[in-house]
Amino acid sequence: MRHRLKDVAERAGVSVKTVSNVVNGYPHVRPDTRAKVEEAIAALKYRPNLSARNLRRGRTGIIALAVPKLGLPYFAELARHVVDAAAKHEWTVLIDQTNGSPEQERMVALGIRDHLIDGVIFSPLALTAADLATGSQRAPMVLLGERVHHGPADHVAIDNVAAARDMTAHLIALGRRRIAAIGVQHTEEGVTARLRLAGYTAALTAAGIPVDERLLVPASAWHRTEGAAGMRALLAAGARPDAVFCFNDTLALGALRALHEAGLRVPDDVAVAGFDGIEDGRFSVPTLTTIAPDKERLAQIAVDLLAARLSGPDGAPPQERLVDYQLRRGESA
Amino acid sequence: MRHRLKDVAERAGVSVKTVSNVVNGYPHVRPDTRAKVEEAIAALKYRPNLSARNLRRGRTGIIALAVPKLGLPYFAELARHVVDAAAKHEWTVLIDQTNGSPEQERMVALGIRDHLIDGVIFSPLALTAADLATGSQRAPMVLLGERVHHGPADHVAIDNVAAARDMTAHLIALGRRRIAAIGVQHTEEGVTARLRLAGYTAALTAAGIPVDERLLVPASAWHRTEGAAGMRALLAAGARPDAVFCFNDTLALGALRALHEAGLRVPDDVAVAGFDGIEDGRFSVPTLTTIAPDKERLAQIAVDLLAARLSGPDGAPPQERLVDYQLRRGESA
DNA sequence: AACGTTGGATACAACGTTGTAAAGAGCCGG
DNA sequence: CCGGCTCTTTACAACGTTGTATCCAACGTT
Repeated sequence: MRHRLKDVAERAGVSVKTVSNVVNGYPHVRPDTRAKVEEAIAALKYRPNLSARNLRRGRTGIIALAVPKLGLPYFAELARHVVDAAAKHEWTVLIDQTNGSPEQERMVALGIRDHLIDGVIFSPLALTAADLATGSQRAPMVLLGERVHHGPADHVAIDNVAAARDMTAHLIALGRRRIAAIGVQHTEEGVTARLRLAGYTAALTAAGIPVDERLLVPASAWHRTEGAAGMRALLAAGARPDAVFCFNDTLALGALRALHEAGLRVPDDVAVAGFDGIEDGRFSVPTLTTIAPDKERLAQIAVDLLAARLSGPDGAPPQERLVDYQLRRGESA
Repeated sequence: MRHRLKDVAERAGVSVKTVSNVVNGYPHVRPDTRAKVEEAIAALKYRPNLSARNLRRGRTGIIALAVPKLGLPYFAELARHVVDAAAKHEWTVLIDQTNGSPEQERMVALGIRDHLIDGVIFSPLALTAADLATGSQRAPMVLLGERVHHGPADHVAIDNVAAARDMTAHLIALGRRRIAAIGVQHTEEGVTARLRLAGYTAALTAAGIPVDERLLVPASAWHRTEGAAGMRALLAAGARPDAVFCFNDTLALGALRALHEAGLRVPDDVAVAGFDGIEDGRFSVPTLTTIAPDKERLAQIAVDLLAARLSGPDGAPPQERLVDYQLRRGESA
């Protein structure tokens, strides 16, 4: 049987509240009383009932992290950092997989698991600003990734346009001219893709290289399979790229695979660049050249913003923060 | 402001309990009453306070999944399956990273976050049977992975010895004779490593091949770096293996990397085999030959066992379940 | 017409905790 | 030795929900 404050109180011969005071570190407790209570707590192996505490306090100490898929290395790494950052605030992180489905994302935005979580850190794929606006009385939310225009929530991201521009410029500096892009999305939801495409285009234009439509390869889910398929399509169409900028590392790993199958050497025949800086890219053959955001700092800032919302006043205007990134050179470009 | 049952009740002109009945799908509610209540719920955007509900019901609807590291693809994939399986029971999964540290694992075993979770699915790395025995009044627990001898908890795993034997036999069938093993652990905690080594040894012995100590490479954390380092060590020592059985896929990916750097061809010069069946292995160059456990079923069974513990009587004897695996052939062996 | 039975709704108490207000104990200064 | 302090402890009432017991009305049966 589980013990309650009451059981501890009876054993120690004090009131329930005194035990509660000891548990919560209230200073004005006589040393001998405290000792008695602590002895009783230890003897009964008392652990507070968090449901009751949460109800009483109105806070749960749980924050949610909503990501599309944990199996994607980028999000797995991000999750790890968020958990670590949250631990500093003594928060527990509940991880939600949305699978990138608009329906599930909307549920997160509207505050699924209401009252169970104090706040949400949300990395949306398909969510639009309209979706966000509807959830009026939800828990505080911090968005990761691209800015959802005029969204009512705090927001942390890297400068996608600048990063994509940097990477494309790097490929140009290597002497490449027929630079393909894999991961293009023309849907309204593909904000990330649009930003990275914008950076890509900007770099080409700045170098006086025309954008060749045939070098733009769409991909919806940014999985390895799509990276491989996109690469094969490029080769089959005779587009003859001398470099490929993949909009994330997973696509790039797939592209590497397809190039290998086609008997092309990387980077000699085709240079490959990725985006996200996932661990896998350090061990692929060849290792990936990629944009590595400072994920640890990203997580840290997101958690801190949430903390500020939780302790601060209600009406504070949404904040926007940029996090540094690094162009990490591997062997692939 | 957030609304409570009371607010809904007042608006609908019924008692609090009636609203509660509607919310919980209690059948004996007149249709018109139900309609009134539902209108009020919608109008006020009422959401039940889960802390209060949990307190009252004595259950939280949250189960924990404790894994060493989410960044490791095997555990990320596992987590995804557990979340899906838990959703069928309308459970929320809280994921705990232990980082494989004995201290953190012990906390999980003892029931950290007591009263917040209804049960734990636990994939321990370093935990011993003694650690498990101490947590007497903790929430029900299901262990994933190797059997902790005489542990008092349910347990789901694949037959590691058989799987390792199969894989080694496969390498032998390919004509390999100098088969190295990367991932050997001699510590008390390395149960998994011991089982896989046992399978490896058994297959060699069955084929009349002596076990060569110099082909056994230790690795403690089974990361890519260790796989690469282990492979390099083998080559540097002049051990001249014609195949490597890595005790997990991550090690294998590292080994592939090291072989590539050494200018050796896979599988022509050295065949490489892994263990775990992670997604990455399908896209590496070359693709990995690996032991792929049925993770979905593993997760399903673990969740079901937990469900049985939660609804069943207290003293049921610990169950043990084996899950199928598949030797998935890639290009590497 | 009296009866038990069922459907539908309600009041009340309880889950275990903590904030509030207040009471008792001890002390100091006047 | 009284009044006003501080320190320590306490009783009580919440937090929002749901289980139990109960009540009333409508119904069918005898």
